[in-house]
Amino acid sequence: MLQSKLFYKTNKNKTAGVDSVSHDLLTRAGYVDQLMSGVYSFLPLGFLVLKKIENIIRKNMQSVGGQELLLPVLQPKENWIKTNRWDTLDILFKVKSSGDKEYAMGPTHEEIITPLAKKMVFSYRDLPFSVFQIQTKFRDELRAKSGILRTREFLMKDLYSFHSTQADFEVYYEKLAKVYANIYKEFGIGKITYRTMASGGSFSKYSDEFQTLTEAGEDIIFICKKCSFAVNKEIKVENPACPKCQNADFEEKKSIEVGNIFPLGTGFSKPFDLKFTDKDATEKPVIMGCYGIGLSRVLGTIVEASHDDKGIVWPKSVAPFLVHLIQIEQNPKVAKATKKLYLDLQKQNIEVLYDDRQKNPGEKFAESDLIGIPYRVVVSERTLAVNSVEVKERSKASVKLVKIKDLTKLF
RNA sequence: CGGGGUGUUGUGUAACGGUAGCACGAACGCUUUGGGAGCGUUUAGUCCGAGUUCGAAUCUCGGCACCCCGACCA
Repeated sequence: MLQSKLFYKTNKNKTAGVDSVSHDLLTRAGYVDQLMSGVYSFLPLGFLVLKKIENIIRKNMQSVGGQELLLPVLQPKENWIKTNRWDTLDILFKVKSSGDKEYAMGPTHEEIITPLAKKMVFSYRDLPFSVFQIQTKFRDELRAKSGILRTREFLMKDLYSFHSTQADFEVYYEKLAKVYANIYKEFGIGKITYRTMASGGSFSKYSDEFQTLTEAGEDIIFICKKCSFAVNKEIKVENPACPKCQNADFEEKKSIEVGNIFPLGTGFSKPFDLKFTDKDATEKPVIMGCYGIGLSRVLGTIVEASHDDKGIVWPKSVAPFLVHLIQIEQNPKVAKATKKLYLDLQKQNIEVLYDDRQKNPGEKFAESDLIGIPYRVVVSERTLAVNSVEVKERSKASVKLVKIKDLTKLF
């Protein structure tokens, strides 16, 4: 990508009146644009990151048999009446058609996937299975906050699993928990993300949240100093001792929820009468689970966890580009060499943003730091004199000269 | 939803009730080219509506928007 053509603008002034780092940096670096409170546009840079996050999640969901599909955002009121959530779920967006018909804007999709499963599931032979989607969700939050960390419209992966027995469900649930841990590891936030015992809301007694430690978070979790088991504050209130090892010595941390998995039991299969005929010829309700990850929130969380005073420091796995190629001088020799390098890198499928603009070096470097691409490769007369380019990793302070022919071995 | 705060060119900010100014950005020209460079010219603003006043960005009332705290939170 030529930076001169990229649809973005950076801003060196701090964003006024916001106190979350990710909101400030993502806005100033040209990743997102706020349309209104709790609603954001993802600009090309931000969208590239979102796609990286999406692909990591997709790959991991497929690894546990999840089949991808796409369910409607616009949903019939009757389904929500059936589960008693039309009037009780305060975050539910309701819209009216030009007639008088009312719809829900999907905040989640149990009300859709369960009746859909009813058309596919008749026998124990049809179970188990799991399906997932990556889609924009709508939740009428009373108070949006912290940039893209808590919004009214956000991208979410939701997977639903269906089982004939509780035992089968439990095995799958644990498998998902492991896959979730792997996903956060791939995002580069594995070490600060804790599987956390939490309340199950309206579905179940307990659920498991995945909480990433950050000051920008709105949750408080307690981590057992003995066994590292983590519980949400709401659980701690009821159980002063660690549910796992009974130790009562905890570390209290602020965190943000980047995923949540729930045992649904028969909470949705019963209202929608989703049942199957078992081996013994009796009809039984299907056991369900659901598993969510907010992609846009993850994006913000990674920035919260990985930045410095100059800007964002993307982990390689989710960076919009791997290499930020910067041409210092405008003379034909340097321009030609840089352009050649740009094309060569692309040929080798290395994602590169090429700063081909006529700007001062200082401005280019400052902007590069703000955008946060993992490798900065600088080409100038000075480096070309020794057939080299200068390479600096965004996460490191040191720079090194690398022969042009050896460059791709670095990545 | 309860409470608090703030709305001034694209962005960040200043202006006692009395000429709306500064920096960045953008545009043009010249210079500059290893950390947001220099000089000159130009561009563009008081959230909306009422009221008080000789006079309102400034005071009052209403509305709208955004931010923060709390509550809520698949």
